[in-house]
Amino acid sequence: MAQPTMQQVAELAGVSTALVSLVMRDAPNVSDYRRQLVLAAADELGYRPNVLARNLASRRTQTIGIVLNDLHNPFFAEIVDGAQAAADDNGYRLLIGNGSHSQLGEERSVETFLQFRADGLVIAGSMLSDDLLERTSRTAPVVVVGRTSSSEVFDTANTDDQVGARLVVDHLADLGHQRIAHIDGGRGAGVIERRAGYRSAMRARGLGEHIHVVRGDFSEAGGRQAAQTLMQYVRRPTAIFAGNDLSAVGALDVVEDLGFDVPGDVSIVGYDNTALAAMHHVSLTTINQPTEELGRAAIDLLLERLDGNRTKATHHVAEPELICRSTSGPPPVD
Amino acid sequence: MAQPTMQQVAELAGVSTALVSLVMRDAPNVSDYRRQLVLAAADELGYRPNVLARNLASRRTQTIGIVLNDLHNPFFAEIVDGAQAAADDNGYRLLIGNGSHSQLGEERSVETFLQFRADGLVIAGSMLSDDLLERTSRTAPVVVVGRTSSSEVFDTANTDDQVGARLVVDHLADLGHQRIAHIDGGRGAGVIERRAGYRSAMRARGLGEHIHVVRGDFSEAGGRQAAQTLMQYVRRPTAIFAGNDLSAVGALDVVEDLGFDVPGDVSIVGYDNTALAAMHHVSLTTINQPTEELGRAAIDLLLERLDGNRTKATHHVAEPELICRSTSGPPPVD
DNA sequence: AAAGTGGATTAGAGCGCTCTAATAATAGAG
DNA sequence: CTCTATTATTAGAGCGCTCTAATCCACTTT
Repeated sequence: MAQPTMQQVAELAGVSTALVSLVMRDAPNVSDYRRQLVLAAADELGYRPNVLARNLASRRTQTIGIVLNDLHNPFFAEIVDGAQAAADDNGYRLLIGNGSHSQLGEERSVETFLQFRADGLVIAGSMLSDDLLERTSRTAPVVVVGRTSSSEVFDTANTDDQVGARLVVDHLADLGHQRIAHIDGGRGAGVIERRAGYRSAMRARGLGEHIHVVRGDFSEAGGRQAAQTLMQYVRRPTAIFAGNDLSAVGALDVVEDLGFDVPGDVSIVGYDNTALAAMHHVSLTTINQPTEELGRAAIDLLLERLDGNRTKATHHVAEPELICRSTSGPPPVD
Repeated sequence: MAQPTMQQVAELAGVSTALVSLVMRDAPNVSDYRRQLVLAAADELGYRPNVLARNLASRRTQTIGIVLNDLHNPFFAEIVDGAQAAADDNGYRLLIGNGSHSQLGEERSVETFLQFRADGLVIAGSMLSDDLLERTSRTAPVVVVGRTSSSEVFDTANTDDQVGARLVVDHLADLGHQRIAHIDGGRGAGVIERRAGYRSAMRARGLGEHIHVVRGDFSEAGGRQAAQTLMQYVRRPTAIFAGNDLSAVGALDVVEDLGFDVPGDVSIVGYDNTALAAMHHVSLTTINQPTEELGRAAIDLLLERLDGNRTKATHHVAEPELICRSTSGPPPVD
């Protein structure tokens, strides 16, 4: 299992290790003749550059780590699609860290990437504190996706969650709903903004007295539980604004299970417009976030830092958009 | 952005770098007094061991790479749950590679992990050839999840797909179906076995003449397209066995879209029993694979190799199980 | 023919850590 | 007290690579 080294390749090719190094890095000013010699020798030995050694010496890994809060949430898979494409385009490799839907899991992933000396970090849907993120970005540039921050240290790429939440409330209020409840995302990313947006929009529509927030955690199970709570009230809501699609789907299940019609009795709106929401069977009204764009933007921001073109924090903000499907409608007349 | 080194910690603590090294690795035979000194110094400097250097020297990274064929498929997220737990238990860190649902993407991820000198590789849902996998395992131990193989070189952890396919066919045949079509998974993992299982089970039930396989690719879009084809036949199938849940969901959408009742007109069965299938709204009849167990088993197999306890290939095989939900029923009487 | 030019090649010093072997400190036995 | 056994500490040689500075080698130019 001992792998061939540059030394061996050099010997076989009859050149110096320095030359092998140059060839492996596609450097210019290497004669075609020697280049072929080296490549042939490398191939024959099955040589593979050792990134550990390479980057110990060069202090670059050409690798970006992306930490995903929750692998089960398709939202993050979509972010990765964009990030992967952008990374590929720029000759960077992407490695994914599993946040395990917990703060601890995210911390561990971040730590792993830092120890591996990833050139930069993208942290998607992070539950980590701004403080920790700022400390982290002293070690390597950090871009946070899906969360608003006014940090002057790290960059962000996300949509305006306050606006998104307002779109939801306006949509439901326009339909005639008054008792619009909100299932939030606990300690998740964007929770504070979405909640604030919900609150202020409710007040703006004169529905301040109907503000009602139940705790969720951005998971299906969390949505399920929250809906359970909501639906047993005497004056139960006629509409539920779930913090994300995953919890909306959970809520949907429970509500229908309890014998209510959606949207006849209860309207349900999600957030993220994941593939889940788009499924015909689910057909969830939701808020679209341009995930691919966000993923791409995150990498672009990172590259600007890595190329030394920028040191000031930048916040890329995209527009949320209401996607109206079949889970929202006018409230029941009773 | 220059990070503190062991050297600096050693100087601050007034000891040798060797001692710092010992402390960082929790080695025994270090006096409590010095240990505290070192830890304090490390903390003060914000020192973080450089894995690259550490593992250049020790030839170990304590890291396992797991390559996922498709991040959008919840099946893989569930595999990771098991693998992550097992890795945590054993002091290994897990890094995820994105296969981008393509052979090339998988190859790139594997290459990245090899260059990073991951101690071992788990490859889930791989589209790579046995040959490539065997060559890879000459460099680092490989465990393939979700695919049958009789390789004498690398290990596997999966369920018996032939049996799983037979469960589906038997279930549908028992309900009275004859025209049972199969949407396969293209070049995906387990495709050959599921297809073979489908074929032989059909024949065993005297339904050989009704064998009909349409190509899919284990994605929602693929399932959608395949169903489109199937449903326009004059003698269209009364039951569809989709290669996995994702494609089943796609098929479901199309079939209902075309105005058919599921399962009244057409029964649909998936494979994997992902969270998707379990959703109340979808409630897909499917085949359960014990994903967490598979993820755990993969890591366990890897650790056996890494600890040098085994050199012979082992194939962990779990039992598939039919999960009967609402998308399967007797065929229409006409 | 001497000097200059620029591309091709190489020697060799690190990068930050681990690990072996040697040394120093301490404790217990005689 | 000396001698041995045991524990604690350290020096220093690598690990496999990159990168700077130096060398070498055609060619031109003067």
